[in-house]
Amino acid sequence: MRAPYGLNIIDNCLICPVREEHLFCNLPLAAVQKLNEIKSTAVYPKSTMLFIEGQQPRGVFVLCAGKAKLSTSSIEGKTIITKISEAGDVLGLNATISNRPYEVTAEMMEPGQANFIARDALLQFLREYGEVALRVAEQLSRNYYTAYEEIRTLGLTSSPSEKFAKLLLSWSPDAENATEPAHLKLTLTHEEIAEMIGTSRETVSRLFSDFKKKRLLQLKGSTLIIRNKPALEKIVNS
Amino acid sequence: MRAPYGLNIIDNCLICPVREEHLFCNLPLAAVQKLNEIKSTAVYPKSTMLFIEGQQPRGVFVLCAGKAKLSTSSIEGKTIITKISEAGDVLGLNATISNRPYEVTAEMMEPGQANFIARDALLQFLREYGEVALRVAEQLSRNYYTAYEEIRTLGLTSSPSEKFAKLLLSWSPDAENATEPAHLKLTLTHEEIAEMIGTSRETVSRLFSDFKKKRLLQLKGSTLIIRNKPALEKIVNS
DNA sequence: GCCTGTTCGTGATGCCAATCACACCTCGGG
DNA sequence: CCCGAGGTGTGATTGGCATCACGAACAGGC
Repeated sequence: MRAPYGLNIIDNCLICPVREEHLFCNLPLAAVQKLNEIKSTAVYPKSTMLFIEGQQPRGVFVLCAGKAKLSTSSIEGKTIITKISEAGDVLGLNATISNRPYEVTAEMMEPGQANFIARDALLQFLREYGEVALRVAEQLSRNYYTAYEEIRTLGLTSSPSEKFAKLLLSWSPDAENATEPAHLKLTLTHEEIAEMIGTSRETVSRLFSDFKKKRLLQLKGSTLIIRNKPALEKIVNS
Repeated sequence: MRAPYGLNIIDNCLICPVREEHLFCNLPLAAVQKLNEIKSTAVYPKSTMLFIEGQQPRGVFVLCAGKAKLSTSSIEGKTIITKISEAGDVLGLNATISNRPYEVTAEMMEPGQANFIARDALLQFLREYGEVALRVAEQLSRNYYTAYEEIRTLGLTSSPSEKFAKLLLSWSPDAENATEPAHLKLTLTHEEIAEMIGTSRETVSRLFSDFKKKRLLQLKGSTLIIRNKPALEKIVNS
């Protein structure tokens, strides 16, 4: 870290020139300044609920550091995780824009930091800066696409192994050039993976064994190695 | 029908003062005029595909008359119907705004009429009329909510009977005052219902028999009578 | 009227994954 | 050091639903 030029993480937070897909990046200077006025930054410990499914929307959270899981639950306690959000993601946008209850629960998976922008201030800001409103529309549209992908996974994918393969592929960097298998840190428990693909914990355990046996993947401590991407792709389109 | 004051259906189409939840209603006069310039109206026979999943977005369709079903399919041919659109709905908005392929196929279920607005013209129009862009954002947000509801249904609802009950309730008018059971026309085949709740046609057949036996519903020709809404709600939250 | 194609009802069969149960492992704290 | 809690592996059992396989009912066309 050690942010240069005396910028600390907080100051640096909304401004992320690298990734223009993020909502509040590459905005006109005036807009950025206004944003900095209306935002408030806070640090959240692990397991903090930024907001809970069903609550009236208070505003949006722009995640600066740390990961958060978005989930929704039925009354009987069954839970599905719909997304793992990372730095740069905007949480609660849909609810805030449409003034409907938060549709998910957002829970920090590790300690992190986020900017909060209250609903009223955000709407006022959007009215003031029309081009940002269009950006918001695009972001909502992207969210919609992600949701639709989820629908396809849940509705069209029959077997757990198919969904599991799909998940693994979504984790795997899509670089085609890499000849050697992809390595990545596995931070989720089997339980959480089960909630992502809508199956039981035990089945996830069995899937891991199964895929290991079939040489599709390998586990070294918490490092997951995807050994045979083409085979996984074959399973997905079975 | 017989539109009064010489208005035919086509002229009347974009302007629907009654239902302000529709995207292009209650707009400033100038915007409406502009809309009328850039739209083009056409009549479509039954089974017309307005657009197909995966196509590059050409623009949006504003449905004026007739119903359309939105569906998405896997390569192996399994299909889920995500929505039955009716007059007033805007189809293809997400794809058009974000310039990604249509995420669904839109097929007319009966003969109907729709206004088409090409992508370029729409974007230009939105840039010109900022308040409409905000309306678009709200609409996208609503779409997102619907998608999320679908995710909850697919991911959290275990049994077909639960999903079936949920579907029936979504059809039933939510008026609480009505003491006598709700009547409604059933225009879908069992196959289509199966594709809406992600099960097999046979299971839907069995569900109908089952629910009839349990006095939850009744069928008279193509008229569906929902006899016991509270019981259905109980099944949903089983 | 008949004939063809779609839609619907219902039995028999088999399989896959949820569930229960329990042992084991790993890590961090007192 | 041990202990407890959360996480993991894996067997046995079971039920629910997909699938196959029909035949019946119902359209719509000429």
